[in-house]
Amino acid sequence: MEPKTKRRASIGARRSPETEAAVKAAARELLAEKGYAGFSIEEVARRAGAGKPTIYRWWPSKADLFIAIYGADKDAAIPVPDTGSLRDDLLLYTKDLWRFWREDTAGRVFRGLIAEAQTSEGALAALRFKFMPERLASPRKMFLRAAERSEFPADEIDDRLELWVGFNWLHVLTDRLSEDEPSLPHKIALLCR
Amino acid sequence: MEPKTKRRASIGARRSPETEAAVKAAARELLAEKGYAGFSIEEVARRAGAGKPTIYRWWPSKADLFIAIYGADKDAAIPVPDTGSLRDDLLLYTKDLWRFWREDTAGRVFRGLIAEAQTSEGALAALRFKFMPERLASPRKMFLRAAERSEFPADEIDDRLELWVGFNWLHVLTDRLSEDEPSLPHKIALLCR
DNA sequence: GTTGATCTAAACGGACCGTTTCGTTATGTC
DNA sequence: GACATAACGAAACGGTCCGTTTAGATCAAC
Repeated sequence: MEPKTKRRASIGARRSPETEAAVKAAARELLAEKGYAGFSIEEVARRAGAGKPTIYRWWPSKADLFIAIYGADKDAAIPVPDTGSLRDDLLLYTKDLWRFWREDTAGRVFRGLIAEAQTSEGALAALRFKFMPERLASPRKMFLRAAERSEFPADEIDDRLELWVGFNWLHVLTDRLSEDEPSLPHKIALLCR
Repeated sequence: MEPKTKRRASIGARRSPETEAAVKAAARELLAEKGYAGFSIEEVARRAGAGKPTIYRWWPSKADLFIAIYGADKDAAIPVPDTGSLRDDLLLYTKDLWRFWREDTAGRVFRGLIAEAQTSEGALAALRFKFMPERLASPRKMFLRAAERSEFPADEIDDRLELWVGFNWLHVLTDRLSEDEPSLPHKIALLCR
């Protein structure tokens, strides 16, 4: 089950990139295999062949580790379309997002982060003030452009964005991310009135 | 800290209402005090002066206990308005709902249930197929009546309802339920176009 | 009376938590 | 070249909670 890398000794008074990579990889793998339920720092350490203190040194909370492995992949994996219509942009982007959540470990990471935020103040703060603003920057562009095209008033940008976000959260948290969710186009259309 | 009821012996071959009440009360109390983070079956049993096996007998999972203590209070606490306008109905209902989530233990219970659903298949199923349909019956009436008044086509009822639900989830999960959330009327209005 | 389901208490093995201690290893500085 | 510094993994700490099992006591129904 575990490739059990040979021991990585310290490389001196600096952080070991190998260890960092091994921990992130083990965390991803573990999440992919067992989901958030079977996720523990203990097990991550075992698989990574790392010491728990090492993990706690660099990722003081589970939320930090989650955020780290969610990574910048999302922006890379999901292009922000610009078709000239918010409706079409949103449909494309949302389908890509759902695919990303389905196929990558990302969906599980994200669900875990939200769950964690319900039990930990620190995780909630990280979610609200770090993770969300960063991750919403991309999709926000679509709404911004639509407002510039006068599809709706500029002061509605963030309200519409949040409605779209809530809609996505609802689906990911209830594990309804199927490819051909029939209501998707309708709901998207509603957000573009 | 614990009133420590005197031991409740078995009352024979039927479920003890006293025990049931004591467990629910202890669970509410514990959630109110410590939130979902500090919630454990162990502690509930301690406070209720009940045996853990008794709790596991009647509430096989945490989710079951959550659902039981969320109870029918919501329908009692939150009237479904009928002003003749979806916009006004939704605004009133949403404000009441947020107040309910803020003031009662309910908000914490709900957040706990959603978090639990991310780690447990059973909890997710309970949330999707039992809790949500039951709890959404009331607010759905507002959308239904609006469609009957031809405020929008009848086939949009559930899509609009879900957008509203997602919006509420987003706020409760990020702990943004303040009385005077300025964006609330705007977002509600958007849902009524 | 007997049967049977319920109750609490107590203890079980197991999993994690987050921390501390320890000996090792390499870096950067003097 | 010597040395403080900092990161590394292993092991163990005390603690909490899980879900289950065993046991003895209670009471209702038959």
